[in-house]
Amino acid sequence: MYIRIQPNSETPIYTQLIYQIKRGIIKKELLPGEGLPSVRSLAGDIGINMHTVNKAYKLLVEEGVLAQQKKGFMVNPNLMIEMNQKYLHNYRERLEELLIDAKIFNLTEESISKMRNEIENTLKESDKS
Amino acid sequence: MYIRIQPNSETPIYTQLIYQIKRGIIKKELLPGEGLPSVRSLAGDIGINMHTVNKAYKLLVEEGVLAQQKKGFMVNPNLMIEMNQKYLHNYRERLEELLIDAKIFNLTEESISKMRNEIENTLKESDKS
Amino acid sequence: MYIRIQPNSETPIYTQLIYQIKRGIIKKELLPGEGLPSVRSLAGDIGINMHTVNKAYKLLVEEGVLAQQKKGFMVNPNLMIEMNQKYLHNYRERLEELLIDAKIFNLTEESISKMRNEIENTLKESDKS
Amino acid sequence: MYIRIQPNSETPIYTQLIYQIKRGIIKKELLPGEGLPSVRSLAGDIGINMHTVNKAYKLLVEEGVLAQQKKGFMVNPNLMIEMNQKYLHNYRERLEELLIDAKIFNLTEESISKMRNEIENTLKESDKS
DNA sequence: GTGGTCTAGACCACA
DNA sequence: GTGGTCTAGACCACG
Repeated sequence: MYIRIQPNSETPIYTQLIYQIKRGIIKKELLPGEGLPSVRSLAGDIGINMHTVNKAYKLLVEEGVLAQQKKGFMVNPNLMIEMNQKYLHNYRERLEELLIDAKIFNLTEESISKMRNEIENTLKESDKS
Repeated sequence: MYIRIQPNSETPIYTQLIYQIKRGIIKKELLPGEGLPSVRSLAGDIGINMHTVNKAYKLLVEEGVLAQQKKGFMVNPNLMIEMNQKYLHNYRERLEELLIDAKIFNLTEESISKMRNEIENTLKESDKS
Repeated sequence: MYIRIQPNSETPIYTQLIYQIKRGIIKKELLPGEGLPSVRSLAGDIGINMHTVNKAYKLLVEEGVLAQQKKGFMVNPNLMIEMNQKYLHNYRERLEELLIDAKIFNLTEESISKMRNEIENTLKESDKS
Repeated sequence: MYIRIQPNSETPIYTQLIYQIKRGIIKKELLPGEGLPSVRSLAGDIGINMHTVNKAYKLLVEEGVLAQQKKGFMVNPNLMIEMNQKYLHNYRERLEELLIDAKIFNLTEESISKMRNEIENTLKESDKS
């Protein structure tokens, strides 16, 4: 599983990491129950600080995406997660902002569908992991 | 036009303000070419810092939603705005994150459609502005 | 409100801090809605690192004891907190360990009651805060 | 005597083991003077690391619960143990934390009594050891 | 080996 | 001014 971080992006590194990991899970490059690289090794590999990786992992545990064992983190084996109330509220707000921007900037249904399809193509299971 | 700010929300106040204004434009409570309240008066009315209002206005000008005149700000009279490249990229990222979260948290198409409809209902033109 | 930290204790500093703050709330030295010192100032006052204070505050927010505003932390104004399931389970385990130790070390009911009373005396509202 | 370890619990394995053994003594499944399984065999039986069992045994010796012989460990034949000063201090702190949490989270006397009774029921002597 | 805790210090976002 | 993010590096607990 490849993880690419853009150090100069506006989105915090730990957020980028969170979505890269979720991405890996969706693409089945990371399977339920599978262990993740240790905070230190991953940090070393992608050239960021250990604490940043740790924060991402911890937040994913809080969301229910990862689970923490005595020894390291793993993908939650029971991936039937539900959003909690707070997260759902947040999701709605983000959706609302997208819809507002679409209207203000006259994005057509088609162009949005196109983007959406392009994105979903990148989320498909790859044959070789 | 009513502007409601939640001071203790996680979303920064200037962001909330930006979307409230966009919202007003979509609902035609603010018309193209119409002037906005002065930074100072708006800040006073809704009880927030002057700099915060200023930041929101400036960013809206950057996006092309507002125009800055000699004296004050107005809604861009030519509301055929296109997103610039940077904003479009940002939009795509936000959409991507929503799609990823939907898949990870097993949101159904239905529940998303429902949310979407509810939101769009709040964006309809109101009879009295 | 006085906060005393024992740097060489086995209990982590942030845990000590958490209980000191809860203590302050119980003794009504900290009232619902009241603001807490900034992470940096408190850290400076008691001679520990900012991040340690921050961790304690964050955990207290998670427990529902504190609330976080745009600007700083405050005691949750609606202090009708309930333990969540996980915390309740943890509480039960801690109680179980105490009961087991009491039996193994032949602590009498009286001596426990005595300790308990002594502790509760230190938790009473003080006249001057 | 059954020992059940939850490898993914938050409480360290050696702590769990300590309380399982104390539990066995209270339930008279382990009698004063009785020998304990060897470090190696117990570790093998419950599938944990040898060092972990050893740590638990050593700590129990320190507390006076177990005694170490030439060959192996046994339950202290003189089970009229008293807590040493350090342990008593620790006990008091743990009690204090429980009392503080009970007040902060509005636990009723009843619910605590209920928990307490449930726990004590699990500590009764069983007919067959 | 793993994560947890703590420190010191930097720069940024927000109001 | 506030907290948020990120870094670098140390020592400890656990298994």
